[in-house]
Amino acid sequence: MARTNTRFVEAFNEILTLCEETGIGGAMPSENALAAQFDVSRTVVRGVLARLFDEGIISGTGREKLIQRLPTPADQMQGPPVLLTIEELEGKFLDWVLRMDVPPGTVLNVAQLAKEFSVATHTLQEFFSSLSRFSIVARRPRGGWELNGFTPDYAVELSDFRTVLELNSVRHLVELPPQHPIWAKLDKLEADHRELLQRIDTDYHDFSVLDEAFHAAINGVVTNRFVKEFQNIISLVFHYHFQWNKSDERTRNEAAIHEHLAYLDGLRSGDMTRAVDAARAHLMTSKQTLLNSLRVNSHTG
Amino acid sequence: MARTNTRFVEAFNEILTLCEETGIGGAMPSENALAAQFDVSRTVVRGVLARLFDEGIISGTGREKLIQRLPTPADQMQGPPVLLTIEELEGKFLDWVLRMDVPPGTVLNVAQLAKEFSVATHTLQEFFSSLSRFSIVARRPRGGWELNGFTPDYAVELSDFRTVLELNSVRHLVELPPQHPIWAKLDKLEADHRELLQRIDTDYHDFSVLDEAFHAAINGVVTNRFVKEFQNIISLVFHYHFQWNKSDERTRNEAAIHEHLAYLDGLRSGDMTRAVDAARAHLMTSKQTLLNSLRVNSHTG
DNA sequence: GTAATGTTTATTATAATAAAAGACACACCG
DNA sequence: CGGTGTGTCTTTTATTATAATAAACATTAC
Repeated sequence: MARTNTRFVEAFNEILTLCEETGIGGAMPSENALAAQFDVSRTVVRGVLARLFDEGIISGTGREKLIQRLPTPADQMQGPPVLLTIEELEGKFLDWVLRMDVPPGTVLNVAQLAKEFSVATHTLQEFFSSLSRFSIVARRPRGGWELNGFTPDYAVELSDFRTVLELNSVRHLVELPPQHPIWAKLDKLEADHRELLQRIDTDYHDFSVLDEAFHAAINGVVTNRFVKEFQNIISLVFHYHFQWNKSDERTRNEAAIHEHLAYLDGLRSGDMTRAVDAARAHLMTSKQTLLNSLRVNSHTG
Repeated sequence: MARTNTRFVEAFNEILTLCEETGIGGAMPSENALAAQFDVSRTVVRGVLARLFDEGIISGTGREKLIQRLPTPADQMQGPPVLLTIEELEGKFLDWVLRMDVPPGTVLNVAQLAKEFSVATHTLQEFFSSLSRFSIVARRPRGGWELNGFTPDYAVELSDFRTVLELNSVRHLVELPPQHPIWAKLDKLEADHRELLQRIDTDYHDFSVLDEAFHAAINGVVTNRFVKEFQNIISLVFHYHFQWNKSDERTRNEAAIHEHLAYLDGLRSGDMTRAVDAARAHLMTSKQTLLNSLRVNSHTG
């Protein structure tokens, strides 16, 4: 029970290596020096030293700690299995929902999912709590969680919200001065798009990465933490959905490239109305694609 | 240890009342009936019945459970102190931050705060995790939480984001047909504003409520869960800040009423440009007020 | 007097656990 | 025998107790 001793085990093994390098008869550095070197607290260092003494690897307690024998591989400690952190969980969870095609309304079993994802139940709880801000999951009346899931309603609202944010970015972008780095970035993106168009027959799958880079570039001109936070969740959802909607992928992607090129022309025209219209057109298509992808995977038909 | 038996205690006391109403010699309903009536599981009901039997209030076990004696006030059970739920925490936390003037960068002590707010530490953790999506708090490298707080940067970005969302609402609103209920709502709001203007000298404090209703009405025309979620956090932050910025309150509020009236005129003019400009003007003032309120309370001067 | 070690305290992350919900199977009664 | 009720057991959650860690403070050695 209580927290894992991963830090202790890692520090122990590292200090074991240090003992080996120093050699028999060598003196151990001070506790403070060790703590600083391995980025752990002195408490951990003292724990390691105590164990080294017990194992007969170092002698003396206090200031004079000399190495008595070289450590053997058997002295290495085996740590507990490393759990994922909450940050690493996001992709895994969305992937699970889409890959397993978990229907909206499903009750999420925290204990079981925690095992499946190899995280602490506690981590999963926190993660759900933060996801509940985006209505992807919801708390059930007396404990537990439920997947709200990606209903068509959800897709429409997410796309609409994305459109609001991206049109705002576009309005900012158009007014940027010619020396702003965004213009060079857009030129590079156009080249990449045209290049992919050349080899679209075989490499249409590469579009997904380009799409993300394209939208990230446009939205990158707005430096706002709320926009960025949402951008994260939006690109996550779109990314995973596209990964699972294989129908018409080639045609879809080729069409999207052409839309992106028109979008780029619009941005560079300096004409606000033209830019916004091109953006709106592309975002509308994206919304339709997301909706279609839901329909393909849907349970109700 | 383990979860509180609040539900058991409440069910017990309610069923005690039922015993009293039924009277000596009366028969208890079935376990299922009791569970349904008091909205608890059969497990709880069985626990209650067992205790009633132990106390000698009912006789027999199984199908025939008769009331033996009337319960006395001493039979009532005393439940554990009720903890707040995560939903009730939001306001309390923001209130604490602003009232105590907690500076950005403060390390938040989960154990201590949990006591202060009378919630489980676990609940506070989840709450922080969900707040971290809005960058109000951040996870520290090796456990623990830190208040990012309401720096001027934060205020600027929050206000800008609010502006993006509200201008989007305005663009929708202007295009709504005359029979849409929003127009009646706006008429009512105008009347309320004019009425408050009459008694502004004494009741300037009432503006805060009106302000929230005003913006809620405008943003209410967009039915989007993401917009709504953000609206919540935005109005929370603005609400608490205004509550603590007492300087010039009367003048500020009177000026804001006039801006609201101009905003209303803009909305009803049917002229998109005029409506958007009026909205933008008011939102800009709001942003300045929020920034000033930060400056007044700031530590650095 | 400085740098090291020894001691104590505070705080977090996790495992253990009581409460609650719910599933299953059998018993009773018309 | 069908339906209602109870006994038993399993599953799952919310909370607490606790080991691991960090960090502050006190003491000793050179």
